[in-house]
Amino acid sequence: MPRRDGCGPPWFSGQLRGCGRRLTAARELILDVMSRKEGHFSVEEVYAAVRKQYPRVGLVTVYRTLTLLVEMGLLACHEFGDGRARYEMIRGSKSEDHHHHLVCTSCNRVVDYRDFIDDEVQLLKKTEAALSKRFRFKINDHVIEFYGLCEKCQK
Amino acid sequence: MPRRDGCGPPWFSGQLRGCGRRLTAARELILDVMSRKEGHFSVEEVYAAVRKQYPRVGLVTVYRTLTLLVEMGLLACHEFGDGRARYEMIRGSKSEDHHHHLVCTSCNRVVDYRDFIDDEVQLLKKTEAALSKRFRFKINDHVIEFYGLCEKCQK
DNA sequence: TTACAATTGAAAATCAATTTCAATAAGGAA
DNA sequence: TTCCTTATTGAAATTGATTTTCAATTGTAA
Ligand SMILES: [Mn+2]
Ligand SMILES: [Mn+2]
Ligand SMILES: [Zn+2]
Ligand SMILES: [Zn+2]
Repeated sequence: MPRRDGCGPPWFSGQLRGCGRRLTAARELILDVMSRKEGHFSVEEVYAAVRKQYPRVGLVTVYRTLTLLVEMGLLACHEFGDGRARYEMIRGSKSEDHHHHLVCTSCNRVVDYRDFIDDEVQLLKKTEAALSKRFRFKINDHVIEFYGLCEKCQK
Repeated sequence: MPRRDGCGPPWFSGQLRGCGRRLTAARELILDVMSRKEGHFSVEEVYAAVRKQYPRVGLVTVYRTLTLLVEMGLLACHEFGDGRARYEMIRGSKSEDHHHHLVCTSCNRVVDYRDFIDDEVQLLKKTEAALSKRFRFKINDHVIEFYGLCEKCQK
C-alpha cells in the first residue's frame, strides 16, 4: 500500500522512527480511524472502517498495527468477556484519561465512566499496598468492571 | 463411561434430576476433582486430573460438564487474560465465598484475597447505585482484579 | 426389563489470533 | 534522484481454545 501523507498527526512519524520503525499509510490510516471516533472497537470493526478508505489493507496488518499502537501507548486494549479484544484511543495523558467500564452482557455496549472513580482509585491504592505487602506481588495494573444490562436490553 | 457410585455428594443427583438431567460418572468425577483441591483450573488441567482416574473421559465432556456446573452455581468461571477459561469451586454460599483476585502476568498464578474486600464491596455498592441511576443499567456483577508479578517472577 | 431421551466421545468445524514467506515500500546514504 | 538495506505488507497456512455434529452408549422413569 503506497503512502498518502497528511491524515495523521505530525509527531507520529517521529515517534515511530525513534524506535526504528517506519511510517506507513496503513499506520497513519488506522491511527486516524481510531482517533476520529470514541468507543471500544474490535479488530474486525477497525478493519471494516479502514477498508472503506483503502480496500487493499489486510486484516493481518490491522492486527499488527493495533498491537503496535498499544505498545506505543496510544491505544488501550481490553477484554470484556465476549472473546474478542477491544481497542480504544487514549486521549491526553494516560493518568488523565484513566476510567473504568460498564459493560452490557447482552449487546456488548461499553460505557466509560470517570465521575465516580476518585474514591475507587483511592481505595484501590490502599488495597494495592496491602496486597503487595501481604502477597509480595509487584502490582502493575488493575481492572474494575461492572457487568449488567443496558436500558434497551432490559426490556 | 459406566456409572460408579459414591465419589460425589448425595444431593448432587437430586439437583441434577430437578432440572431434567442425569447423574453420570463423568459428572460425579469432575465435581469430585474440582471440590478436592483449591485453585483456578484450566479445562486441560481438569481433563488431566480426571484422566488419571478414568482415561476414557473425553475432553469435550470436560468442557460440557464444567459449563453445566457453572450453570448449576457450583463453579465459577473466570478469564484472567491468558486466553483460557479458569474454573474454581464455589464453597459455601456465593456471597460467603465472595472474593477478588490477584494475578501474576508472568506465571499466571492466581491468588484469592478476602481480607480487604469489605471496604471494596461497600464502595462497589455505592458506585453500582450511582452508575445504575446515571446510565440506567441493571448491574448484575462486577470484576476487580489486580495484575502484577508474584515474588518468584520479580527476580 | 423396556423404551426413550440425555449423554458421551471422536472427528470435524469454528473463531480469534499468530506465523510464514515472498513481494513491496520506506527512508538513509550516495 | 537513485540505490540499497531492511521493515512492512498481505495471502495463505497454522495455532489453540472452544463448539458442533452425529452415531453409539447409558441413565431413568414406567
Ligand atoms: Mn474505555
Ligand atoms: Mn478465586
Ligand atoms: Zn445492551
Ligand atoms: Zn508469577
